[in-house]
Amino acid sequence: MTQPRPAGQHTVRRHNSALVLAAVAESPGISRAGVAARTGLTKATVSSLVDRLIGASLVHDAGPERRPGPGRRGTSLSLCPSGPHGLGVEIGVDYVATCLVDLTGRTRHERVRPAENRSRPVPEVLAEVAAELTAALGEAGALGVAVGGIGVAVPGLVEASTGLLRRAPNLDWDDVDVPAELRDRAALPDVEILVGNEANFAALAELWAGGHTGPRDFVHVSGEIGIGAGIVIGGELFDGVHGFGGELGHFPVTPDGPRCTCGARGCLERLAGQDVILERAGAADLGDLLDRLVAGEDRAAGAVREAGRWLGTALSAVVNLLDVPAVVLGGTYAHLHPWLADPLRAELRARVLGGPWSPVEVLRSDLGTEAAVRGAAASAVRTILADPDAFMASLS
Amino acid sequence: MTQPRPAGQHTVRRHNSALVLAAVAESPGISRAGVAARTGLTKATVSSLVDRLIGASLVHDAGPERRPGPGRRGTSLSLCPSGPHGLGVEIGVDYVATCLVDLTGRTRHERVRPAENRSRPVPEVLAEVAAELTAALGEAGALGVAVGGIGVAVPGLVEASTGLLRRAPNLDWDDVDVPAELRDRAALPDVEILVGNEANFAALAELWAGGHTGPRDFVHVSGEIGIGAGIVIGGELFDGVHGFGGELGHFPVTPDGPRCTCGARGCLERLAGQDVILERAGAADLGDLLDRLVAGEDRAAGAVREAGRWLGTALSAVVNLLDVPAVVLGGTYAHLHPWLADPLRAELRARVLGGPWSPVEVLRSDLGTEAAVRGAAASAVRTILADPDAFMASLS
DNA sequence: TGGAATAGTTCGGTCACTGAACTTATCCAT
DNA sequence: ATGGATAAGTTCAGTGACCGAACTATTCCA
Repeated sequence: MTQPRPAGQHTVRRHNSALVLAAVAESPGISRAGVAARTGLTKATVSSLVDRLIGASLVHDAGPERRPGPGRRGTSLSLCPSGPHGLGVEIGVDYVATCLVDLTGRTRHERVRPAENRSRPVPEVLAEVAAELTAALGEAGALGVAVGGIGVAVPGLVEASTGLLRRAPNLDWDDVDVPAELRDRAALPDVEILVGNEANFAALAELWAGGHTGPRDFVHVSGEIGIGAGIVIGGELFDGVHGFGGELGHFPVTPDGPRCTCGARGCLERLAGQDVILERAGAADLGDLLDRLVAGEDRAAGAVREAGRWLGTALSAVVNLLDVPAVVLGGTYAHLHPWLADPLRAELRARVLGGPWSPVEVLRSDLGTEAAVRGAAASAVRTILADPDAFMASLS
Repeated sequence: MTQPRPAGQHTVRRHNSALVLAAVAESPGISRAGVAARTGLTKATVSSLVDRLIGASLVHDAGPERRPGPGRRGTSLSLCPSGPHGLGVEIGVDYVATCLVDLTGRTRHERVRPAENRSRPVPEVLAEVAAELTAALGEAGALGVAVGGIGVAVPGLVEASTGLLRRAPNLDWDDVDVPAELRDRAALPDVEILVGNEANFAALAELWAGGHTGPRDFVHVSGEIGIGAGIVIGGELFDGVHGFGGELGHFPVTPDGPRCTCGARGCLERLAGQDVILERAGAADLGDLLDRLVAGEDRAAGAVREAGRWLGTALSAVVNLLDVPAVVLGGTYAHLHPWLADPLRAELRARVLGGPWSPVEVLRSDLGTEAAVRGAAASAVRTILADPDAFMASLS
């Protein structure tokens, strides 16, 4: 049970600072008066809070706004482009990616280095990841910006309470304390290090992509080596009690299906995973598969349709359970969307109980494979945006 | 998106009032000084807040506490037994139940009236429910207590945003605004009326039963006419975006199973529901089945084992998705627990990925069929406990 | 019987928000 | 050009809620 905390005036300021910052983030170019109207705070309070945020270089005052009509012009406020940046790292199975984003979520730097991380000694891989981190920190120095937080995406189960990477099947890692190991190997600034599942970070990247217009409740499914899912509800990641939530790859979709590496039978991964689709379609790789689909090859289309049905079966259960109104296809599935969406939708229509009152949308992600790193980096800055007072306190 | 609200001093008081009340609720007989130590607030603040809570008859001052050692004795604080009560109503398929609970959750009055509500005219049923409500209100009057909130449990999908009962399959009701209809037919006090799914309320009752010792994260599964599930995470009900969450009965557990009333195939309800178990076991009713199980009849044990395996398959997916550490069996399943738990556990062990680090517990609910009404009534008082300032404001 | 320990109250101080008055800046009609 | 209307932003006294320290009240025990 989380320790309940007493509230005081500082709590109020904390809350309102975040409120003001969120208003600025959601409508860049807004004036202090606009923020006051949006948040319900008085102009006096907003002025005071904005001044503090500007002092911490979280908000930027871009001079008078342009607006028709009478009256004095307000000053345009926006998130400070030179404010603290978020640094993301992804330890993939065959690559290490780093990425630097500013407060608005814009990518300032990105780098993907191929690396065969699978079943290599853990310290060796971590040393290389640390080197990438150091390089990215140098990049931040060259841009003249501070790093306010670090996010690390890993392909495995991360325990939320401890931050421990419990198990990464495709790396064959067990119980690695990633933040501690990285701190040992690189001179990292004294900022928070978030570790999380790669699929969850990808879902968050999807949430934050394209401003504030997208859905705030969805399941993001990405088919890469395994099948990863990230659940976003109310604009927040839902990852369960330990942080192990969102596992969809081993969803028991048919009891007498093929045996899976996890020991069980009929896991979704064995019926709708990328490898299986390619095999059924007789395609060499994803590019080949897409060519065959475009050419209208029956076998390819059939393979994708079948995967769509299995995926739909699993997702209908997810929707019935969580009552999420949208499914976003990412990774490999994003490419297959045109052929995958219809059978998926059909299955959802047939099985979702709440369907008649709120049909489930099947959307396609525009983000590529960089989704996870970007999500990791963006998570770091979102931590600051969500609680600017904590960040400001850490400055002194 | 919920409108963000500015915080002020009143917000602080609100938060701290709830904090203090929660401390009193969790350790009855605690003194003001104890509350201060527990919450981190100063004695001065606690005194002021407690006085207000006593004024609203939410807290009761039971005189000096008994304790060995030197020093002045504190005064025992506890939730006021004569404070506002919660009134619960359950519109079942073949009964209407009402129940009155005090702030501590203790049942003060309970009544179950058999009624054939299935496919009878909706207004007729509602009129009878309203009559039951009026009777329960009279009971509250006789006890000399006020009703501070009403909870209504229904066997169907309730839309959280509107409070509308969208669809109750076993009643064959569609789009009924239950609170409005009840207000039209009975003289209800001006208090909030919560409408919710019966399985969800049962899960909440389970959460609140037995003090504060039970798990705060679990899936509550009850097998009655259908299969209902309620998900509790972090001590709160998780019911999804629209409130349709927690539907487990139509979990697609095998693609080529028997056809279900919902139109799909292989729904859990058709493989592990009460009717199916009885039929497979060749038992006339639940009592008969239990007799056969106790007698060690193979056919009965086999039927329950099979249901356990199907249930385990579905629940393993739930656990992988939501990462909940416990499954609580309620309703019919509670009675079958001794025979059901082992196959269920085996299935979970085989399929839950996070299992090795946090094995899933399979528990048994001690509550009977009254779980849902009690949960509904308790929800009403919990609303008050969760935000006592709102309740106090409504008094004036 | 007085000292130590603990519970609860009183009261001045601090901090963050509010509301109203005020200053600054812009448009527009005269 | 000029004054009135309009709007943005600032200043400042006022309010409310918590904190801390001093104080009172009660109990045990040597």
